[in-house]
Amino acid sequence: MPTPTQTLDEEPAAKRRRLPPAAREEEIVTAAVALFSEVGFDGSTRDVARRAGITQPLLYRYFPDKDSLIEAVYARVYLDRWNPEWDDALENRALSVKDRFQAFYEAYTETVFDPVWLRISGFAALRDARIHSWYNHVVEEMILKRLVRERRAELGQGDSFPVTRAELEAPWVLHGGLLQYGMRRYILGLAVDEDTAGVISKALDMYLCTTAPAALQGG
Amino acid sequence: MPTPTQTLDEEPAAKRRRLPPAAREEEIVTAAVALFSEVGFDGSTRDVARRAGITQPLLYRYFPDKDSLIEAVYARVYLDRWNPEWDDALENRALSVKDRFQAFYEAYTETVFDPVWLRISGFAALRDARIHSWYNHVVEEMILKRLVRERRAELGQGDSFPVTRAELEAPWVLHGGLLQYGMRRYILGLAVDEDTAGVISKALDMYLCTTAPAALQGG
DNA sequence: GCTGTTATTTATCAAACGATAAATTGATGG
DNA sequence: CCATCAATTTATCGTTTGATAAATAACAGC
Repeated sequence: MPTPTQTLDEEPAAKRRRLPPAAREEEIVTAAVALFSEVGFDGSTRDVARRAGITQPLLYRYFPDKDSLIEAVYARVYLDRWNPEWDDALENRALSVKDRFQAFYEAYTETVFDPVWLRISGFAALRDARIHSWYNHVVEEMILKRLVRERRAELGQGDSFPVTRAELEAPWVLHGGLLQYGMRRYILGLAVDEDTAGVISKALDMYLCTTAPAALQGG
Repeated sequence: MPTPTQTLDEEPAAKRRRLPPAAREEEIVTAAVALFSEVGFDGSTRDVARRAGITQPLLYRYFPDKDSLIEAVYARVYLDRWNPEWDDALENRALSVKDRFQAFYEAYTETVFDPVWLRISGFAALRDARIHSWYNHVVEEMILKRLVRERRAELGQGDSFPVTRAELEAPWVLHGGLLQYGMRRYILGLAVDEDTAGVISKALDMYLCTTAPAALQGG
């Protein structure tokens, strides 16, 4: 059918609605997260505003410049993703290391295997090494060092002396490999084994196997 | 000291030099690779031209638009990085799977652990899933399926029946983990175990250990 | 219902962007 | 030395960008 009234794809100027500053700010950040996760941090402030249903200059009442908005996006994406319940579960020695970290990684990947999080993290790592370095530090302290220590304890090797860089590389390979599994699946949309729990289990087994005392390593 | 002659940080209009089109095109792509690896594919054509030592409109004599330039950057970065000698070495059954893939990954990482390659690949994956999917397919066919098959052969399990998706996940975790080791080291500049060969060795051991027949898996 | 506060919009700027047209200059062959 | 061709530059266009100033309108308290 022929276009009747020349809509011009502009919304009908949606009645102006007044919000408390805190709520408006949240809406803006939400819009920015969505846009930047799609096109990267070069997405325009006008597109952010359009998604938030406001005009572009209003954005500058809440953030002095674009960089502050990006900083707010970092905060939204990176902070408060850690569930405090995980801390106890990871160190509950009533369960095996395998069972504990299996449960943890199933929960953790459910949080982190999200196209928005994965893409924003990717863009952030390339744009601003500082923020991603900080995140990697958190991963090391909260997950990987614990894995090494708990495994030591399980093998009766004592868990008090400090974890070395070399000891962290195996856990890092697994953690990084799992993250890339998420990217292959949720960013690239590739055909992968869809059994996430199974992939986690295999990854953990690989680590536990080579740390086992007298394993026939290297076959 | 006071600035004497107001340099204005513009180069002194560097005498115009005429190049055969093929050579000029190469210089432009080289400049584009360098710029885009730093700031992403939103880097401006003016900055590309500046790095290539030419004016911006000249760029449009060699590439009809910016997208074609980006396509040329993809080609430069992704193609011709595979060394044909690797093919034979990977399937030389006179050596153990461990030795073969250890040697291969040491050579492969030397090619791929390059800030320019790592960053361009990162930007490309986020910008254009299509190109990165293609690259992942190459990795699967040229490296990971071979690893699975050669390991099967080494264990006397036969190597002719097709490799399943599930079988590929463990190699993928290791491969992805190694790539992320490169990113932590060369993009983020983090403190890592600098013994690349050692990290590769550990990663391979983890795979070989869990594929070993009666290993005491899971400790 | 009036008034004051402020959240929001309209109008606008200067700079940077991708891209095009026309003028210029270096090289080559006669 | 001159003419031709094409590689390169100058000049420029229309759009989009981040950001600012001034005008408008929604809501709260009286």
